[in-house]
Amino acid sequence: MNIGDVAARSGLPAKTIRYYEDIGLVRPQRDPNGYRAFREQDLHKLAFLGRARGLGFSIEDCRNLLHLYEDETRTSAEVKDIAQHHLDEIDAKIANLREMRDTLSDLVRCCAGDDRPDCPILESLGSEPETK
Amino acid sequence: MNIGDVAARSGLPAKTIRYYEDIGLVRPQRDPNGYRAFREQDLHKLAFLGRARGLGFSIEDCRNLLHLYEDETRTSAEVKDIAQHHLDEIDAKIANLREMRDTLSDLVRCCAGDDRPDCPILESLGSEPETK
DNA sequence: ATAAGGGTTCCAGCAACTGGAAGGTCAAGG
DNA sequence: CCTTGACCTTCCAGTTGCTGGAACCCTTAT
Repeated sequence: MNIGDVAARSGLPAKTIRYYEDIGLVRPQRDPNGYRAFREQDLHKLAFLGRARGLGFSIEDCRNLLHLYEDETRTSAEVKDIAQHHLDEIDAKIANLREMRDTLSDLVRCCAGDDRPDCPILESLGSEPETK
Repeated sequence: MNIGDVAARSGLPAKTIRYYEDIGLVRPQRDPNGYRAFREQDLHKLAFLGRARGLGFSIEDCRNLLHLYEDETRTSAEVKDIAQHHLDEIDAKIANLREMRDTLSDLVRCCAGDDRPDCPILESLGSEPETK
């Protein structure tokens, strides 16, 4: 399989696949002409990576998850640990974004959005946050 | 005011303030010795930027908001437009993260987290998503 | 004289790609 | 046989918003 096929079948851009090779996540063989030659196994790895990235895992997490995936002697505790940490981070991010959104949607709601210059959004950004 | 004072009073790291000068968000004057000399006005701008960044606005949005803030002929519609776009993006991010979290928390919940190798998390990452 | 605690510049690096340039390879069509 | 087009290759630069560090200057106190 050439990179284009793998890209189509894994859903990852060819650029990304090359990048993953660069950083050592996959090691496709090479044809005599220099083209990357992917086996089913490589495709499977890339699909794994695509799904892990889709769940928001960092590249380093992905690397570790992949190692565990291929390590028969792993424990599910190791995997769960990584996932739990990531879950905590996601929750933190959501909480953070929600706070932004709440503040911001209040401001947007209060803004007339007409052609006058008065704007509660700018007023709020321009002054100390009194309520906290 | 030197940069340290402004950092303390604005809550922004000195590095960040220098960076903001680099990209043209503030233009402090200079003392004869080469030190940046901030006026109250500059501090005010930086505080504005800090709050806008705190709401998650991109630097470019911040730049535009700052221009509008200082432009007497602005319309609140222009401001609201920027804020509304940003709000939409935040909502999209939250939705995205929530989906990740839902999937991930299911997986974490199903994982024993013991010293056996069987792990639904890895199994899920290793196989086609059947539902959906 | 020197030491501490400011300040300055510039360069590199983070994450995870993405775009683009310059060029090699291959199969099909005229 | 040559060309065209669609592949593939490498390498370099840019993205976002800083952050760390090196090497150096300025000021004040001891």
